Amino acid sequence: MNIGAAAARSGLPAKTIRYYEDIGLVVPARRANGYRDYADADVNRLAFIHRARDLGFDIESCRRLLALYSDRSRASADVKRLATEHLADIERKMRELELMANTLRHLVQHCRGDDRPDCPIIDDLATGEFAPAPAPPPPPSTAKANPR
Amino acid sequence: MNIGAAAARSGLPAKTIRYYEDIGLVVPARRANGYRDYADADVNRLAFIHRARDLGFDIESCRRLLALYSDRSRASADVKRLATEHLADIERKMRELELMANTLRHLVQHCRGDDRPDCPIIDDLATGEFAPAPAPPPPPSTAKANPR
DNA sequence: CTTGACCTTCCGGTGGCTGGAAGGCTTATC
DNA sequence: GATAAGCCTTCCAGCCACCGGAAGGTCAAG
Repeated sequence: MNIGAAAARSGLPAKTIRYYEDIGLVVPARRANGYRDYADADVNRLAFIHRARDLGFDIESCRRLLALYSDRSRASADVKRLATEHLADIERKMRELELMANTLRHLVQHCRGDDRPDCPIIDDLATGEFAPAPAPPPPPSTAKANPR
Repeated sequence: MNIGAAAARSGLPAKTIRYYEDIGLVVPARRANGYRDYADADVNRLAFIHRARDLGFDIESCRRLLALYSDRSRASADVKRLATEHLADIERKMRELELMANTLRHLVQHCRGDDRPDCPIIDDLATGEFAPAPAPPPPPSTAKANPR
């Protein structure tokens, strides 16, 4: 099967499949004319990688997973360890993103977003500490405070 | 101030500071001997970028934020828009990671992780659909089932 | 005068592709 | 047989945000 067909079946772009050959992940046979010739097993490996990548595994982990995939005497413990470590990585990244998101939400909430320059977001970036929009001063005795 | 001092004050590695000059983010003066000479304002800009990067802004956004930082007639709405878009990006990434994490947790939970090859994680990667570990068959009439 | 701590530029590599150029092969149509 | 379209090939370059290291210049102290 030509690379185009392998691409269609695995869901990967042909470019990516060539790259995977370059780095030795899936190396197909070659025909007399130099064209790559993918067997069904190759396409299975490609689709396997595709799904592993979609789950966020990096190429090195894909390589290990592939090795386990074709090792009929594997211990599922090895697979589980890979997956568990990767899960921990993802959870760490999520916590990092959550910290960023919390700070950003906080800053965005306090920025008036009008045509004036005062901006707690810029202030925070400039000073390293959150500088809130000045709280509207306690209204004078009249109830009609802060007309803006 | 030499680049080493600017690095210490901004918290950025000298290498990174040189890179920021390369891409035109913070371009210091030069002394007669060719050494970079950072003014306080430069260091402020570097620290500003440092914090923006820590919040996950990419370099292009940092460039825009820096422009707004030094634009005294900026509209805070422009800053807020940048931050809001970035926040949305982060939240999108978090959702992606959460999907991965959910799948991985599910798979990991169902993998026995012993020395045998049966593994729902590998099965899922191979077939694209979750293949749970076969539920332990209903125990035979004796109560002493599954001694392992 | 030498040592060591700075500083300079330049080149190459990271991960995981993606785009494009320049050219060969195959198949269909005129 | 010519030609065009649509495959395929290799190779080179670029993306992002740096980091490491080599080769060499500069400066202050002992």
